Amino acid sequence: MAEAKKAAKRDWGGSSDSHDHRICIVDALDKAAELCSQRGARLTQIRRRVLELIWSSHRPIGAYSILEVLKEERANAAPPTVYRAIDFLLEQGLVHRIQSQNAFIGCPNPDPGHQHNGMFLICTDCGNAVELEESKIDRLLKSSASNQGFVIESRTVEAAGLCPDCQIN
Amino acid sequence: MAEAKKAAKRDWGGSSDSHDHRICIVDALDKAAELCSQRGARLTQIRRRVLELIWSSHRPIGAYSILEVLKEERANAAPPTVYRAIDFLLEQGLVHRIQSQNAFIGCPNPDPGHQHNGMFLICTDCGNAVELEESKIDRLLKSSASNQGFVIESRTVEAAGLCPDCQIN
DNA sequence: TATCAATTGTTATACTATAACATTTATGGT
DNA sequence: ACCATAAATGTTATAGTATAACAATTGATA
Repeated sequence: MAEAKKAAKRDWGGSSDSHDHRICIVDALDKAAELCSQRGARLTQIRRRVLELIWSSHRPIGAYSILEVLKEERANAAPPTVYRAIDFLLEQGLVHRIQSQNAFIGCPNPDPGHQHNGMFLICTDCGNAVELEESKIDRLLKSSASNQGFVIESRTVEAAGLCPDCQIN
Repeated sequence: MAEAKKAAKRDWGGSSDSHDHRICIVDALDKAAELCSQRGARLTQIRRRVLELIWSSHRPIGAYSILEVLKEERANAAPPTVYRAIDFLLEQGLVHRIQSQNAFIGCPNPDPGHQHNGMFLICTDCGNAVELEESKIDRLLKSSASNQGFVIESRTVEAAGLCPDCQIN
């Protein structure tokens, strides 16, 4: 029954058994293709592949981890190969940088603001991260800054802790 | 009248002419000494000096900038020298790490929670950073996470934008 | 003062990111 | 189709951030 515990895990970050992550990936790639097409931005093979690798899990992934995989497919992949792709994906709002980990994660909702800054809950145990959509926090932060005469242009919110799955175990 | 503009600057982050930053430094060092003494933690010469260098401005400072200065005083200062001191200061809640800059800044209010996580407004122009005290945002973030079953243990909030001084110029 | 733990010294190296210039590939105008 | 141009990628080197591992020293305590 060693599998029972695993199977009992809820589908939080998306790594659990109860969700077919391939669908996440396909959805993300489709959406990305559509957005880039609309914008006249070129989602090249490399960029698309890097996006796919970033979406390969719900855990933030580092540039050099991406590079490791990419190297098996393109002998001449090098750091700039990856970082350029990431820069493009960041510009298009297709991925987010997780500052606290020097890593990257796919944006599940890239359309709306384009270039919105994410807010993340990151599990210290399983590593999964989910993006919060809390305009209230944003507004509060903005007004709070405004009280000091400060105008916010971008922001980073990253919370570390335990996801529901990992609280159980 | 080149000085007029400078003098007109408000005292936002603390780098402006209208505040004697030496007082910030002395206050911070005094408070640190007291806290460490209470806790039985040893604020050694190196640690104290690193804290002083971090407090030398209201801009986050990088480990290697600290090292540069430290080297002039201790020929054998090396990266571990600085990082160990920083680790200690972080543990004691005397400084914060600014994730978006791989840099460090003094905590102006180290007593209360000890190890509280800061929220910062960072000016993209002058580089000054101030710490927000907004328990409302914290509560909102906690409850927002709680809605997803997530328990927050620590968090990072960093907002970039323009401080009042730099909006004028 | 002998002992043990904490701190610092020292060397080496891992990890993250970008600079700079060469080459190739895609695109639009003719 | 062909060329000129810009965009993307290849390639090499290096800058910047952080830690591992072990030795030597210092400080607290019995």
